[in-house]
Amino acid sequence: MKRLGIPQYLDGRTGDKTLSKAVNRALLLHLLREKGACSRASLAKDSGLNKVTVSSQIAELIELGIVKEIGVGASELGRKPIMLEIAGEAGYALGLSISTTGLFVVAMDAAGKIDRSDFFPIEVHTPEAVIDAIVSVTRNAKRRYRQAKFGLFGIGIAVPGTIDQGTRRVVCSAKLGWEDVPFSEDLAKVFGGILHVGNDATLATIAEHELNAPEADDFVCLLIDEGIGSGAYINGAIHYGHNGQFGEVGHMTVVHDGLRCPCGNTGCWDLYGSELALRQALGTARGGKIPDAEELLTLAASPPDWSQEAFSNFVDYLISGIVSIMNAMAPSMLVINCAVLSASPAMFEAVKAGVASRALAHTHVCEIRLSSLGKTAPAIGAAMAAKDRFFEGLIVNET
Amino acid sequence: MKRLGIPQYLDGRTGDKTLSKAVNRALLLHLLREKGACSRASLAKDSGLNKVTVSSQIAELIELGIVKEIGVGASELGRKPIMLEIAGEAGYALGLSISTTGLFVVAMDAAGKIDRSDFFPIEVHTPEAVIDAIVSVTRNAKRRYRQAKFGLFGIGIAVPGTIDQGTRRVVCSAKLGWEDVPFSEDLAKVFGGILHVGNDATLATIAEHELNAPEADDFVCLLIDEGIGSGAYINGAIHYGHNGQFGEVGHMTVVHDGLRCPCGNTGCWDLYGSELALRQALGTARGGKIPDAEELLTLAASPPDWSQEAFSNFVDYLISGIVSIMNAMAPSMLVINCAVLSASPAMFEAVKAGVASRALAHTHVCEIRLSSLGKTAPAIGAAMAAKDRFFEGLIVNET
DNA sequence: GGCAATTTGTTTGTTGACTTTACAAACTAT
DNA sequence: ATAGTTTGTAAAGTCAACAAACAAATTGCC
Repeated sequence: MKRLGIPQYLDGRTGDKTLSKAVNRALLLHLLREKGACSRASLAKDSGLNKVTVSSQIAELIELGIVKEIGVGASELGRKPIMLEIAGEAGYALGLSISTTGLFVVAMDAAGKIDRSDFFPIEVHTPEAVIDAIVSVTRNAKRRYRQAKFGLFGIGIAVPGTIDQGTRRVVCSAKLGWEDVPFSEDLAKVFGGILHVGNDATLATIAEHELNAPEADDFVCLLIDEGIGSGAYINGAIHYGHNGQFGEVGHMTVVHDGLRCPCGNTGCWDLYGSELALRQALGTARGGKIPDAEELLTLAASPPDWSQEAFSNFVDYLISGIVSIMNAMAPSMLVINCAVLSASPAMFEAVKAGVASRALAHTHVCEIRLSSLGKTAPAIGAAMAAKDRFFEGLIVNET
Repeated sequence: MKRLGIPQYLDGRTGDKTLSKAVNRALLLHLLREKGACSRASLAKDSGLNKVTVSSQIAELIELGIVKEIGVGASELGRKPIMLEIAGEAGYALGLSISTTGLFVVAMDAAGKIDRSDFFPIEVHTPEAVIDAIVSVTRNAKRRYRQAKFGLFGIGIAVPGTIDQGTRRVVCSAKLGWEDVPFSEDLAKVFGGILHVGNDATLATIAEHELNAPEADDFVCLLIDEGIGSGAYINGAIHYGHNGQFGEVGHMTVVHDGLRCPCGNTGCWDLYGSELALRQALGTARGGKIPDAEELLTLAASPPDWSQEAFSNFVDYLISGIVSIMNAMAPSMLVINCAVLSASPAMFEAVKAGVASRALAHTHVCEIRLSSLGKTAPAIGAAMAAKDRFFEGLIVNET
């Protein structure tokens, strides 16, 4: 297993006793979360810490209620170990993802197990309507989990737009038609716990990273639906960028002097490689109705003759953009969350082959995978982000 | 001043006493390097450490020879402080930058002051010839600085290509025509100190960051000469990328179905926005000789009519690529090292204006500057990188 | 000049988290 | 039953940071 670096949330501290303790606690919680059930002895071996240190830290974590003993385990020889585990039932996080059609909601326990997963349609997506829906969902969850030690300890919200992590306002969401919405301020009034608001692609990246390659230090995730967004782990940490605006790869120029984009630029990737662009191209190709998201997948699965060119162009533009990202950022793994590619293995293979032939040589070490999470990725990532914050709190605040 | 995060080279350690000490030493050396002369008391105030802790650490650093007392300073009231400073003369680093025409060499003392700066022309640039030249330069420097406590403690080498930071081999340099050269292995035989080999754009980025905006956490530097390379500080740390191949922005696709690039891709930015591309375009425009690097600058400074279109296209392609980088990476500052733009303030202004009008809204907070270092940036950055490694050694090894 | 106030830097002793050493408990194999 | 092994705890030791007290040096005011 990859050795944990000293986490960023411990930055800006001096080297005193509390730092030692926090670093070691972070290390132990990391191992417990990654490995699942394990004993004090194996934690000591894997962490490099002394047995005694592990025992005393674990005693405190059990006292806190976040770790529990789950009985004795097996052993080849000698005394049987007392197995430990994160106490999932200690508390719960909610992950929400806002789209134009509704709210994806995921409830996750402290151990990362998904407890439930829902979709709530909403008619209008004004900030008020969305906040109302979120408040109602939150209230229900708070009630449902009130018996847990930490109850509903946090909410993560995935927004298709840019969020200033300082003020936590939604700076802009073209998809929802929002501009400078003091989203979390309103929510903080009704929910006192952890509130993490983030870009949907960034949060989806957290989920894909956790499930696909938690050990990959340089990891990029592409979210291709109406537009194209991305997120990245860099040097082992999720990256928000200046003002939380990292990852608007949909507005990279891929066609010089190309179509005019509402963003102000011309020839943006969004206008050629997104599902929206593809649907429009398909509509033009058959000289009729633009297919909706559902029909799109049917067409992708077995493309009729008239659609071949549109699909093939789509693949071409995807390759262009992906090659740009690979060459510029040199990730060790790239995960693509795209319903069309998931529906058509042939198209995904074409993308992989195209990228392999056109990207710089190092590509042979950059694996490209399809997401297995689909539309729920941002909500799952949002819950994970809230959960991560919760554990940070256990490390930073509880000495 | 920005508070130092816990440095990455301390990752992978457990929280014991040595970590505390290392963190505090890193903090103190950081302050001493950034602030210049200062007293124990002011270090205590700025670091948040106890006076006693500062005094004992400083005593060890003075014992090591890397810090010195430089006499008493001024004070408004009370006892006058004993001023401290990094002992520059304690040791020296050499920074070298390999180009097709020769070797830029910079000698830098431990405090970061440039002691000398030279250029050694070389006729051929085979690995053997270059290594010979480097060995000779190194030998001289070693002799020159032999009286210093740490002598010539390190060398940094900037290579126009990709370097695997694990094996430290030059994976590929298109410009030099090198492939898989075990460069540092050969050098390590004749020089036992710190040997840092890196990509030229990455190392130039270190120099530009240090001198332009050391406090910028998200910083991108573009190096535009024969090709286009880049480097970036992300989350406050220079980023090498998987296999050290981050930053090949010259091979982002900016023209769909564009010119075929030797790299395997088509429509690469390199083929449209580099100085080489510009010189070729100028040659075509006047239907005659391709201008050399020197003439290029004369033309840029006062462009004749026949050259206008070529220059204007060049600016256009630069804008395209820069907008892509800004939107994808969201840096808070971008420095451009490009002789043509330095020669023509008007063109630079046109680039800035174009980017401002085409990049996403957050751009108003991303300042764009021209490099003040020019061709020596990679060599200076190489020396800085070696020097940084030296200080890391003082922190990690000397308990 | 003498004394209070202030700032710098050191001396002395305390604290706390980790480590080492020793040991008890529990288990397997012979 | 006994030896050997592994797990986990208890007691004692270590070390770097911290806190309090103090010495040294300087300014300002009477």
